[in-house]
Amino acid sequence: MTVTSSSSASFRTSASASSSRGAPAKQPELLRADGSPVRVLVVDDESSLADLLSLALRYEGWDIRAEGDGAGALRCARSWRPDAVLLDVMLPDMNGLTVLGRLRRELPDVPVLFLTAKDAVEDRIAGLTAGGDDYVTKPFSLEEVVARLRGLLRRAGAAAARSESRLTVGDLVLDEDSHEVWRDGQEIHLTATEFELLRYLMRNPRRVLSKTQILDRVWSYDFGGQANVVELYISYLRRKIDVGRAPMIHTRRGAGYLIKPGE
Amino acid sequence: MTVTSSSSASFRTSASASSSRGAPAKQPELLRADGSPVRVLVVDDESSLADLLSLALRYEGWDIRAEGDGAGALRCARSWRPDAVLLDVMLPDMNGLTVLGRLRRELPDVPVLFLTAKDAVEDRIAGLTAGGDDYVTKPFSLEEVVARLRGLLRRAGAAAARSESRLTVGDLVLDEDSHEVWRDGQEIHLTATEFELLRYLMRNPRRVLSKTQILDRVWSYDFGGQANVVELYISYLRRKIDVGRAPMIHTRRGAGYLIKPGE
DNA sequence: GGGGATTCTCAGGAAATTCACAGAAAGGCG
DNA sequence: CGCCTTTCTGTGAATTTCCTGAGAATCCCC
Repeated sequence: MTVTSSSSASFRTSASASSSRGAPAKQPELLRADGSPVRVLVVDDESSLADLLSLALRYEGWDIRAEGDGAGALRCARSWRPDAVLLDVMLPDMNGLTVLGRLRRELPDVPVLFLTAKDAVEDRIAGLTAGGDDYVTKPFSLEEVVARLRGLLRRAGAAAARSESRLTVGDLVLDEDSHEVWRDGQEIHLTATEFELLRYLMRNPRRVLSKTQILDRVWSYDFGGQANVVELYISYLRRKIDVGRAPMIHTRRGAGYLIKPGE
Repeated sequence: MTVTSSSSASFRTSASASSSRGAPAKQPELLRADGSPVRVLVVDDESSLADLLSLALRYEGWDIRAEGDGAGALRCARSWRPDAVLLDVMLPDMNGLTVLGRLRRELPDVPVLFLTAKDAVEDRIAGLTAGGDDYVTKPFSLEEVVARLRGLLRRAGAAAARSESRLTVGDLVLDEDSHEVWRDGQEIHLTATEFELLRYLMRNPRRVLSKTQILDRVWSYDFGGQANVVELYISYLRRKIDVGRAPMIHTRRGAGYLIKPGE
């Protein structure tokens, strides 16, 4: 089976993914219909950011290409046919919107995740994202970008993959689409940061994650603060999800934290 | 089974490793897909450290090359294509991050283990661990470096190698991902040092390890204390894992300690 | 522009961990 | 069997690591 060129690819999730990089164990991996890894095109002229993104996305088990300008992006889109595009709206050679327009002509059904500066005109972006695209404002956290991209790919892919937006650890359930969280059936309200932290933990159940890893992943790349915000937010999370019940968030002194089903 | 993304090698574990070097007996060895030993590039300008590391890693049965600067590292990466890189972030000729960036361009899927000074953690570089990479702060213990490197190689390698995060000796089980330890199914809490000591013992079952060896391996290289900390920690371990049951940790008077299944 | 929610710093205190010291116990040898 | 050596372990103190309350700064929504 081959992926037909211009029409949308369909993806499937595979728990027994044989794909290379250490995507979080046991989490189903997004694949193209032919079993090859999903292709994501990263377009950003800041090479350090592009590197960071490529690194993180590649680690998800995806096939990544990076381009630094609109012309290159279009060329790559034409020849390589990515399944999703990560597009910085500020490019040196042409307006992000122009790039988008041409991309659309080339890849009508491929979802786009925009990277935009915080103060950018949000209404215009909002209009752009009407068609199933999405956007993330700089500075972002890797967790956020990865999650959005996964969401886009999931929604663009086969319906069969749709049910996979939930993470479950014991009686703790997290829905990545609705951002809802339940413990033992009871809904729990989390702030944005708490949610991302919990998602990261839940995507790596039974694995010790160091405070640095957490900081790198959950906080935005330009965060310059104290490492003990992690402790603080772990503390917040515990109050909300571990109160009374058998605790699921555990401290490994000198190593980090991990989440696992209580008992 | 081949790894899909661009150029990464795939590893397999082999219990019947015929490799010559004195890798720990009976523990499956990480090998490349073609059966040759895993290649690790060590980049550090402090030659004493580089020597120490090279020695220890070679002892794991790996193929090691050392470079003292970024330029050499890049040259070696290009020609020798290592499976992992051990990179000091403080290099004489160029910033560690610059080296990283270029390395990444050369070897997009090869994991990197960073060596960083303790106090440099504060002004951490965002994304240092973003792509599945890891880091170790100086002064480190060899046990720690080896363990992390193994972890990286494991996660970067084939899925088949993924389940190998557990060490087993008799009814004693140690999980390197979750840092959990069980004896006869019952969970045992260990401190960080106890955990490393036990891991070292369990990676060398039925082999006598001298106190000096243990000190060199489990304690950081600048440890200046008394040698009897080893006795002390052996004592701690016994209290936790050998209490009541048939003892697994044995003293060889005048020689050292060894672990083996009870009875 | 006001008020509540959220993020984050700071710092005190609690708790766990590491380690030195020293006496007790055990092993080995003449 | 006695002595010397090596190992074991109790005690306690120094240190490290973690937790959490209080409050400042910021954001966001109405």
